[in-house]
Amino acid sequence: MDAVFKALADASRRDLLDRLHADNGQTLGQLCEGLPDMTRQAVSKHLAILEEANLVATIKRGREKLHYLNPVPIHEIGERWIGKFERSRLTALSELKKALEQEKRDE
Amino acid sequence: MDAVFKALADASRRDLLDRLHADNGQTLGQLCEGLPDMTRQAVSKHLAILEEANLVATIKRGREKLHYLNPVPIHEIGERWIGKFERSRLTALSELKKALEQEKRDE
DNA sequence: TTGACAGGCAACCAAAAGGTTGCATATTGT
DNA sequence: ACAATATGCAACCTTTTGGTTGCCTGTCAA
Repeated sequence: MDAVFKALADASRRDLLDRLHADNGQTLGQLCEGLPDMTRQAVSKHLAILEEANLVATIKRGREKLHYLNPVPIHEIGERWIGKFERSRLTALSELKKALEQEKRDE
Repeated sequence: MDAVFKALADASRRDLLDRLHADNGQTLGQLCEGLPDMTRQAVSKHLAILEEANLVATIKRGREKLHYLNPVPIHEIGERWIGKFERSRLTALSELKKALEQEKRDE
């Protein structure tokens, strides 16, 4: 879970996921074309991190490696982490508002 | 948005959010008690990062500073980022399965 | 008013992250 | 077979990150 959050912390990696979301099963070379300001090795490292976090699954087809998005860990973030805060979204806001008003009153 | 993902990348910071979720409006000192393996300044830095990312709002009350969880940015992650991948969760999995089977056939 | 308490600021440090270059390996098409 | 293609590996460098220590500021309470 920590690996997933860490993997999502980088904008380039989120971009790679977006790119795979738009067109799944791309090779390293194809993905590099979308990120012209980075060397192939840098992209490769990012993909390795995404793979490590289980956000990307790969298949070797001959000399190329196809990258597939695995949305399950992201889904789990939504389930286990966001849901919990979601539930208290409005509650927390109204509490915050109440606390702020309390502050005003105390001045 | 990038700041939110970066802020969520650290386990200690996620822990702080959990702690505020359990008991909102805590002071720096109170939050430090829950993280005995870290100095007050380290915790303070983490809280500053969370505040920068708008995940925590603070109110100064006398000499102490109360920290309130702001779940809105997390909710936005769910809306703008997870929703998109959520929609394709099963689809992507079945496509991955299909691709894997295709690989088998090509061997 | 003077300690004690809550927190802020700045310099510094080690480790991790992001990136590069250079070379090696495996596969494919001719 | 061989040149081109697709990727992997490793060393290295710079910046960011997470953390520390030391000191300063503001506030409360006796």
